[in-house]
Parts: sequence; structure tokens; C-alpha cells
Amino acid sequence: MEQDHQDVVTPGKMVRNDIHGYEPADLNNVNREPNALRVSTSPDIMETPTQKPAEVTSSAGEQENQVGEDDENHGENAHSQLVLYDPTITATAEAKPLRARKKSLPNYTSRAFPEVGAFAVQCARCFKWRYIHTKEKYEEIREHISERPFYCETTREWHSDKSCDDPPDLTQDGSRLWAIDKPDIAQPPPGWERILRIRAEGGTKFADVYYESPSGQRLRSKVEVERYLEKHPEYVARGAEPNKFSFQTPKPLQEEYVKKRRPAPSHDINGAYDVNPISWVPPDGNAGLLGGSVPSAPSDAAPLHVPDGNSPKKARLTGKSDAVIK
DNA sequence: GCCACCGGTGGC
DNA sequence: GCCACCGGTGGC
Repeated sequence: MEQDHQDVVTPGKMVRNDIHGYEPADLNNVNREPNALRVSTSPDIMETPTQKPAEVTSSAGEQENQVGEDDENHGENAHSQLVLYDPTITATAEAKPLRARKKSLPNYTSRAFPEVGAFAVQCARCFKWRYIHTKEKYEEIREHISERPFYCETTREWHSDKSCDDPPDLTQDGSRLWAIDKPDIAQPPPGWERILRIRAEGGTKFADVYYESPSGQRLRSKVEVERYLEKHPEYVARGAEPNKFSFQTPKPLQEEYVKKRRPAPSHDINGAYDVNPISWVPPDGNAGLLGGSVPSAPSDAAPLHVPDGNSPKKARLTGKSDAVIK
């Protein structure tokens, strides 16, 4: 049924625009189309009183079929990938916010947004979304997505055996927050973990990426990585080269998820006041605003959620101090 | 005291 | 306008 959008990524250029997956036109539609996206808080997820993650709904989901039709610019092998944040899934079992995990707190009271709940990649041929069962697999696919487009059949690698004739594993509906990932990001070096944290809605940025070294050291920028590797050549010897680290973050499909920076005291042409880009409904924990969109759908299975969650101790590398960990 | 998360901005 | 980078701090 519905598949969602067809992202188009031209093999050659994988940069920002492509990343959005949607070709621009499409993207725009999504944003403009009143119904295209809806935000909602997810009721059933943690009871975070304050900022809850919002989810993106895309009625666009229903357009899937029109893939070929509405805008097809995905002429060539359109393919792209998308990270799917599914708070529901994440909130359920194993995956817990780091903080909670760490302190073994059962609740989700922290503002922390859980890690990504599930990963999906779009088939370059039929444009259906397929779950990728593990973060590792996802990272592997993403690393070469440009040269090696993903197709339904790729799921054979993990014995999922989907084909383009099968219904999509998931579609965009209101149950998840979708974001489009950047392609071709190197897999983390052996022993390292790349961690993506989604920030709360309405903030100045969408997400943060960190790398956690085999010893549990968390690094949050290339500069920190380089500094760290200089002190720990042993990791370099084991494959941790600076160019294997990428701090690029995915982009939320719902553009307003992130606050625009400085609306600039503009008056726009029509004299109209600037359209306040952000008219948030404060996350008062009210689930209402959502247009009740689609019943969440894919129901079950979430074969994949990501995280594994155990991580050693973390130490933070502060600017100049050396942070060594052993 | 620590650190996860957030904001802000310099530099492109 | 964007985003890499890093300082600050609330919540634990």
C-alpha cells in the first residue's frame, strides 16, 4: 500500500540535496501540503511530561502508489535511505535513553530522546521501505548506498527475502518521526560505535552524533577525534582513521522540528509579519495537536530497533584536558 | 561532581 | 544559510 515517497538520489552526487531523499519538489510538497505532515506527540510513549518527541506523519504515505506518477523524477535509480526514529519501538524494550540506561532508571523522565528506533532503506526499484534489522547492517548498507543501491532482494542477506512484490515493511504514518540520513557514511571502525541522539523538538538542532571509542570515550567532533587518536595510536593501528568518522546528522522530514535560527526582524514583502516559522504547540504533553492522523500502523514487528544498549563507562573529553581512559 | 543535552556562533 | 565545534548547565 502506501509507500511513501520516493526518494531520489542520484548516484553521483550525494550531497545534501540528495540526501533529503525526496527530490526537492517532493520535499516541498510535503512541507507545504497541509496534510502532508503532521506532528503529534506520541501518547503512548513515555510519559515525559515535557518535551516529548514528536512524530511525523505523512499522509503522503498514501501516495506511495503514485510514485511513478506525481513526481517522478526518480528517473534513474532512485534510492535513498532514511533513518526512522520510532519512539514507540524504542521506548518499549531494550532501547532506552542512555541516561536511563546508565543509571538504570526505568523511566523516561529525562528529556533525552531515545536513540533511533528502527532503520529503513528504500528499494531503488519499487521504492518500498524495508526494515534493516540491525544498526550495523544499516551502517553497512549506508556506507555504499551510492554505488550499491539497495533493492528488496538485498534483504536476503539476512534472510528476510522480500521482493518488490511484497508489501512495504513500513510506510510513513503518524507513528514515527522520520529523518533522512546522509548517504555514504563510513562504518565506524571496529570497536567503535556511532551514536545518534535526536534532540527534543523545537530546539536549535535536530540531532547530535558521537562516537564512542572501544574504551568508552565519547567524542563529539572531528577535532576531538583527531586529538584522541593522536594519543591513542593503537586505535589507529586498528583501523580508526580520522576519515572514518562522520558527524553528519540526518535531516528531519518535518522541517519545523527544528527551530529556525533567528527569524530576522523581517517584514516580508506583503508587509505581513513574518510568518512565525514556529508556532509550536508547546509540548505540554498534550497529544492533541495531531490531527489524529493515521492510526499508527505498522503495528507490530519492529524487527529492528537498534540499540543494544550496553555501554561501558563514558568519559567525556573535554576540550583541552586530555582525557584518557583506560 | 558528572555528563547528556542544548544553544550559539564563527567560519565557510 | 548551514553546520562544525564547543561552552554551559540542569538534572541526576
